Amino acid sequence: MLTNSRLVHQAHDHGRCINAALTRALDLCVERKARMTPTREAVLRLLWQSHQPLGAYQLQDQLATMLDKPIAPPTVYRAIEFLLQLGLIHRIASLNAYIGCPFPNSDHSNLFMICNNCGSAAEVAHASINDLLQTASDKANFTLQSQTLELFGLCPQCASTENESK
Amino acid sequence: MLTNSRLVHQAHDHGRCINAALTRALDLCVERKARMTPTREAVLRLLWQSHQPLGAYQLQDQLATMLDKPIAPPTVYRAIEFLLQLGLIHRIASLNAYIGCPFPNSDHSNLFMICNNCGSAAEVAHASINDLLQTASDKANFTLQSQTLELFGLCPQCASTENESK
DNA sequence: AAGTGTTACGTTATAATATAACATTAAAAG
DNA sequence: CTTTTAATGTTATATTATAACGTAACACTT
Ligand SMILES: [Zn+2]
Ligand SMILES: [Zn+2]
Ligand SMILES: [Zn+2]
Ligand SMILES: [Zn+2]
Repeated sequence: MLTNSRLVHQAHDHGRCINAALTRALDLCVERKARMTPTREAVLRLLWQSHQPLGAYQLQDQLATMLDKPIAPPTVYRAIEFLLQLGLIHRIASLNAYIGCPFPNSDHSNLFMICNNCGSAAEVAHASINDLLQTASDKANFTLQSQTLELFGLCPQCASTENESK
Repeated sequence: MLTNSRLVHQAHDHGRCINAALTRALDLCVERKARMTPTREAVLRLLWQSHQPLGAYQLQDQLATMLDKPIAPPTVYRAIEFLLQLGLIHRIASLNAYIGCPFPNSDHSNLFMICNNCGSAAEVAHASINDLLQTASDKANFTLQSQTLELFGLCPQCASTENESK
């Protein structure tokens, strides 16, 4: 079970997360002969500002501030599209929001654990869950191609805070 | 593993599906002292017209035709909201669409198998997947509250058609 | 360096999904 | 019957996402 859950839910040197993500991104661009332009890098940075998914229009606002010029929606969505294609970010369907992928090299039938309180989202690659989903699909004669798995609840931090306040 | 997968993906007496759904809905309304108004019933019927999820604005169009008068979005969303509350329908987050629930009495941490070709969506209650998700959550100290599980691929029918055409 | 094709970006408009706010009507309760 | 509550109608608007078309930057050939 590969996960960034501990990093997401605990204090940590987040600068490292960002740097690691950018390095991986640049490497991947070289490998795929894709171009990491300033806008794309800015969006990726913004999505790595925290471990909470951001909506496209939040990105738009922050991007406009960051680049100090007005940014139109297509600019944001183009960068998102590019980063999604490369597998550097994910879309969280139930939130209409986007988040950086902590392990863009894995095979990516991952799930997210999303905190209803603080909004943080941890990504989890869980082989046996995937196996089970595959088995269930096989049994139903369903040809599995992709999946959206989003768990909602309370992250460790928020859960313990809730308990205190009782 | 409780599922309507066979019904969804095969020819069947769909009138039965509709009638059964309506009966269950009326029963549930009595039980919960909720009111099944004409608009709500119409929306539920529309969502049971097929085993494919419908968007809110598709519902709006069809509802307007069905009731032969203009229908505004809030009317549709109110009916959706009501039916969601009662657990009679589900929202498919990755499609922004809604579908009737074939077993509104189960405990409802279900998953969907959605055909990328024909759009049909089968609902599956799979205890061992839920157990595994619960275990994974526990391990991560994540307090699981709800989940969105949407599998995409090819339904049995569409998969075999694809094979033929090769 | 100049030409050429490709990729990314800018700009405007609009589509698609969803909700807020307030007025009106219908139903249930007393 | 009247009071209260629940449901619906109506208008406007918020939020998310894309279409269409023009321009600029880049990269490759000659
Ligand atoms: Zn971090
Ligand atoms: Zn939290
Ligand atoms: Zn049916
Ligand atoms: Zn199909």
